[in-house]
Amino acid sequence: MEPAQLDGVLKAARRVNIGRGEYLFFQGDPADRVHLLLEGSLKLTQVTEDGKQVVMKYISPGEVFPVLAVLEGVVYPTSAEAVTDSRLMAWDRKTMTDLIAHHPGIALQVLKVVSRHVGEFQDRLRELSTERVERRIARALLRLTSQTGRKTEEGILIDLPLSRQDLAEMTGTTLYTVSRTFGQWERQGLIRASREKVVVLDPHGLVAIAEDLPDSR
Amino acid sequence: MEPAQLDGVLKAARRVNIGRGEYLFFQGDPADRVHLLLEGSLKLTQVTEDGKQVVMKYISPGEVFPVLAVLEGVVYPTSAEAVTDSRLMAWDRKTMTDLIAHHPGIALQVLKVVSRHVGEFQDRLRELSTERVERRIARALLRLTSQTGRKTEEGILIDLPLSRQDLAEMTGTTLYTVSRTFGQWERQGLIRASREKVVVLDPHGLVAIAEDLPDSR
DNA sequence: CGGCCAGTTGACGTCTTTCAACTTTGGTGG
DNA sequence: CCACCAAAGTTGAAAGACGTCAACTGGCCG
Repeated sequence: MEPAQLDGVLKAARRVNIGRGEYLFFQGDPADRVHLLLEGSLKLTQVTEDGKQVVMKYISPGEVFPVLAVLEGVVYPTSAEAVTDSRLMAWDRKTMTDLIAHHPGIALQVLKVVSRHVGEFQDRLRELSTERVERRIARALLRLTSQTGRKTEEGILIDLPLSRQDLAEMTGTTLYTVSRTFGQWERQGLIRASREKVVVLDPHGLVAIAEDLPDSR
Repeated sequence: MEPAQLDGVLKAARRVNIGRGEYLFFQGDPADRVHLLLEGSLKLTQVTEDGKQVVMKYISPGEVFPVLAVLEGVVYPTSAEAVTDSRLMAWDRKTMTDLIAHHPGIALQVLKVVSRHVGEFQDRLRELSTERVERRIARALLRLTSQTGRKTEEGILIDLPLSRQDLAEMTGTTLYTVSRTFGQWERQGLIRASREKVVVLDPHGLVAIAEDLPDSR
């Protein structure tokens, strides 16, 4: 895409800032905007009829979501909550569909993004179907370290406020089980966890749990 | 799209027939073809490292899959097995990308298909995270009846060879639990099950289980 | 008619959830 | 700056859902 066009695209965007704990949109709202996260982090969640929450995805800077909002007549399938103060750009649906109509390359890019999501969902579906809780938690942590991990002298800090409850909602378990698992891992020196904060001390050890390697435990 | 163009698209397709139990492609193969199922039914499965199988999706006539094969350099994330004799059309990747490049409308259609998949996966993820086995099996059966159900004088026949094992791989449980659940439901007159065959006698009763309605049980 | 594959069922174990009581942490306002 | 409060986290005990294993049954196809 030429610079002039790109410029137009950027001009068509609206800037949005939201603070921690605020919602960008709610599950069930008409899906009329696509967003690009510039800075911060968001959590996409679904609520079941009986009130249980499920975390579908964490969004990191650079990600575009939710792609399905380019389609007419759909509603957001999840709510989007800022877990840290965030800056975003937003395009409305018409702008996006026009863009796709004029630039077939964009369509393929969008498809690429969506395909990656499908792949992630399939992975998680397989995990939930076949794996024990401990291993699912290990995988979730590893995913978070690669997405939002920040290296510190002590280990890899997951750079988000992350409660036991959050982890539980990501892995299909309860905050109690996450707490117990963390306790065990701390005793083994794999992680250091405190209030809404997790530092991974031994990523390899977590991988061993996630993959059930024959070693070291 | 004009008839002449449509004709061209159809001509570009290859016809494929495969018999029950045969595989159209395997997990890990380079993903270079997109298919449209004309007749029959397919099962998309993933195998975990330790050999457990997970059913990702059943394909019914009219469905296009797997859409991600329009992207370059990817592999099929699942294997595709014919559960009944099937007829298909197949396009190779280049043909599809050319099509998308010339007809932006197609891109949106494709996106629509993928979005529906994402929605389904999210639903299943939520179910696996929050619901008990019995309810998941009920939901899976209901999905199958609406997809491949055939009305008979007795009830709604799921028009596929469907073993307890298949259901277990769809719902993240074991064939034993499915067998026990079926036994209970048969005693309640909700279904009639025999070897690889299921007839739903009382869909409403299954919905009551799936949604946990306060009534009737 | 024999073997094979799908299905059934009981016994048992264990992973997880649930509930309740309690402790810790961090932010806020006096 | 400190005390207090709400939210987050911990932990024990008990129950329950489900998986695992093994033995057995029954229908079908060759």
